[in-house]
Amino acid sequence: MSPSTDKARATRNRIVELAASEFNRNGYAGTSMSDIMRATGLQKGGIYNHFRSKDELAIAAFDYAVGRIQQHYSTVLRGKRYAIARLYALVDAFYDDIDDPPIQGGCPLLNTAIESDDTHPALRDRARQAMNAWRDMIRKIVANGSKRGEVRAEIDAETVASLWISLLEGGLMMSQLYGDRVHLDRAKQHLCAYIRTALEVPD
Amino acid sequence: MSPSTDKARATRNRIVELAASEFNRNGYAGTSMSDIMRATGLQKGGIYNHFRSKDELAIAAFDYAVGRIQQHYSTVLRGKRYAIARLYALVDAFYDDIDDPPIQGGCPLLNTAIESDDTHPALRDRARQAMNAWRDMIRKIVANGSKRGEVRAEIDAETVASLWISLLEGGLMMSQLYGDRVHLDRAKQHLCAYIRTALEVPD
DNA sequence: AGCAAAACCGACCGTTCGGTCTTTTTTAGG
DNA sequence: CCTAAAAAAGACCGAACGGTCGGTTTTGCT
Repeated sequence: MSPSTDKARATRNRIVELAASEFNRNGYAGTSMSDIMRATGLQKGGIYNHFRSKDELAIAAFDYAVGRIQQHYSTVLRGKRYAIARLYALVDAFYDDIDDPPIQGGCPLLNTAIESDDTHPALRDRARQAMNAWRDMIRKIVANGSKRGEVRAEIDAETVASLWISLLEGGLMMSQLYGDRVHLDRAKQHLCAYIRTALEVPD
Repeated sequence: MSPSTDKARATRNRIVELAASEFNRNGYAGTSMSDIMRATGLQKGGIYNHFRSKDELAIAAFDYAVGRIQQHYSTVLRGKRYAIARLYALVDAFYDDIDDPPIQGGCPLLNTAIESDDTHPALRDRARQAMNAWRDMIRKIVANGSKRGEVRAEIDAETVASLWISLLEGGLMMSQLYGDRVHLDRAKQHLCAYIRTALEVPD
């Protein structure tokens, strides 16, 4: 299903971007092809020329959303070498995404993890992969920091990654439910205190 | 839509229970009335005799699920008077629900919060109410503990409630995504350590 | 300019959706 | 046992679903 012309590629990308937004807002089951037709301004044929099925489009849209996020985080980390600084940058970036999200409708990983875990194996596997990448990112920062003496040696990087993601995603869920960033803010403050008191080596 | 006979009431309850399970597994948009017909063994007329619409059934099912959970927690707390003991009991209860959940498909609050926040105002409002009740529960335990000198005076009960729910729901999401309780276990251990080192008054 | 290929349109398909309504069955009370 | 009311059945409805396909427009290349 790879497009031939540049214009076609642009159209395909546009479909994926807009579909990602629709799927992220309304969920996979909650988004119809008609919704995507309306969002893109294309007719059925225009969309199905680029994708074999709603499923294929949904997966492409999820991959796009994850790519955007990963790119966003890699930008945030650029130039920051010290583990503690990198961790602070990550938690700040996640918090700031409430106002200016890479993709609307909340975190695609959270949304997809919740919706797909019992219903859509293909999407669930993608969500697992994306979550693995996120965990690895944190794990490596902590592990490297530990190796370089910036993070306490007894800290388990895997555990930090688990807690990190759990707390932020949970806080985001609460903040989205209430339309009030205070919950995510508390998660952020707790994480910052955790970095300061549990991870960072005392001077 | 209140039933007239005892048998009708039993049938209605059966529909609500089974529908709650379906909705919790597949989401609101992902569950069709046909799914509920199959689950209950009833035909259209048998279901629509008790509920005016899919929406009304979904709300009844959510209320039922929330009721089950609240009842479960109130049982867990029965007899425990000291704030710290109550908190430990709550975190244990949440963790144990992975193996033996009050309702299948994960936490209805989490699932409903994620799916409904952009799409279904009525369900979202119910989710907010239920979340308020849960927050109140933790907040009151901490506040009372603070008043009685069992919890440090400088602790903000609201913040504890936020962190508590964020961490546990986030950990549950991770554990469900991977089918591995280790993530929720880490959340639990962190919460326990938090209770011990930050909440409990040192002796 | 002309032409083939690709992009896009939109009518159409069978199916399933949520929901209605008439009919049949079951139930409870006298 | 009879009857009236409630419960359940299931045929039926229009709309929307995901998806197909022949026709039309646009594109890139020579």
